[in-house]
Amino acid sequence: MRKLDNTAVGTRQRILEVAGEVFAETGFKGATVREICKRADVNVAAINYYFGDKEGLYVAVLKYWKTVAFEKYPADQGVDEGDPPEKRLRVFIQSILWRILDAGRASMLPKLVAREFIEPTSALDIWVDEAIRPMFELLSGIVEGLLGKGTPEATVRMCCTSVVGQCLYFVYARPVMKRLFGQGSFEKRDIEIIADHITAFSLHAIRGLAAGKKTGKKKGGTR
Amino acid sequence: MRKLDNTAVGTRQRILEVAGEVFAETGFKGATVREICKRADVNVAAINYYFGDKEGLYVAVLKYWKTVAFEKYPADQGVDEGDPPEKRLRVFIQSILWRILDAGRASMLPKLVAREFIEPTSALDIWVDEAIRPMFELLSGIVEGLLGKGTPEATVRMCCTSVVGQCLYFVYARPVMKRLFGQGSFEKRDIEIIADHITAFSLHAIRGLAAGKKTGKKKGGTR
DNA sequence: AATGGTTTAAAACTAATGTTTAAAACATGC
DNA sequence: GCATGTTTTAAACATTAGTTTTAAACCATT
Repeated sequence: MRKLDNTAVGTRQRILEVAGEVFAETGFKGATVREICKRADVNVAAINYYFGDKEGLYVAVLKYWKTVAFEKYPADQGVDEGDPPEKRLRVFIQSILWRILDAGRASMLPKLVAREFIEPTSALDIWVDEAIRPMFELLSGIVEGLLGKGTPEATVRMCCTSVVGQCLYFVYARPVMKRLFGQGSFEKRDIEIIADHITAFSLHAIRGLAAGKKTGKKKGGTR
Repeated sequence: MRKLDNTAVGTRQRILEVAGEVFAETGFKGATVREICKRADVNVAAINYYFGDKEGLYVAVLKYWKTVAFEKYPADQGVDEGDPPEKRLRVFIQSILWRILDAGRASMLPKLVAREFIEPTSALDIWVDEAIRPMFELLSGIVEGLLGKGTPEATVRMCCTSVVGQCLYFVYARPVMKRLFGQGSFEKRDIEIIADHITAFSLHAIRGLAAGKKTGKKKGGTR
């Protein structure tokens, strides 16, 4: 069996690096400590030695990759309070898409989090508090800026879910898109096109809702 | 151990009924045949007897519940080709939300499919061909009717993903919403409000994009 | 170089899970 | 009512996976 340069990076971290991929590919139950250890080229006992048990490893993995991802893409990146909400929305959408579609070192993280969405563990609470809630409040501010001050909170919230929903669709729908359109991965250029679209789509929508409200219309469309 | 009325409904179907829930809750790997059999109140050997093996049961479960769901909510329900696209869009969105958020007998199906999105099996191919593609083509027609005939296919496709993304957000984001807003389930009335919002949001967006295109503007917002 | 704490290694252990077996129970047609 | 095919049952089997154990290897400190 091929021996990687084990001295270059510690055993503990090597496990964290590969465990993220394995958990993302096959889920917590599906992942085996033997597979993880084989890929990390360490002894099977290493996981219990460093993390107590498999579950301890799992939470360590999520913590580890969250740190990595947020160092690369800070939540407030490039956002200037003074910028007009239109630009801030564009930056917000762009940064979400980057995090989701970037095929870098942390490319398995969205999949890990998506699994948490479906089958939550204690890790989701942390993720919501430290990652999602701040993002949501940032977006709420932007959307409120577009809708106008006195807008009901429910309306703001709905618009936020509309924006985020459009973005997240590209995480879990990738296998579907591959089967539907033949496109399963996204280049840098693709991501910009998508960001442009979602921004334009959402801006028209939000402005339309704001205008409809001012003129006293109750609903934007049919019924 | 309590004995349900086993004669009322056949062993095979009783397994299909409960297996859907178990697979949805814990995934294919996480689900154990013993747990399924216990809930169905049948012998452990029944699964191998009727479905060959665990995997055979899994594909049978997806096929079974797909049939059930599509009998309850046909893809073309209430859609009239002659209706204006605004109304058709509203009906389309409503029907997707019903399927996703309905807490009826097939309420575990969205979760099952969401798991397929993350970790596809052969069942996803079938699901895409028989459920998603027809829906997508239906939606494409509606969106094209709103955008105008000569609209590039890429634009139509993007708008479709925007609409669907908003809807599907309510499937997998439910645990997040529970933690974020305290709301984890949706009543009939909630679903209508959501459908109203997504319809209004999307109509403003699509009309805005159509208008922007006519007047020669290239992008809807910033940059 | 000896010592003491830390890390790694191979093997064994235990519990669980999917599957098979073989017999019993049941149902059906003649 | 018996014979035949089908279904159900309990037990056993084989494999796998998480964990533990025990000893060896390693490494810094004195």
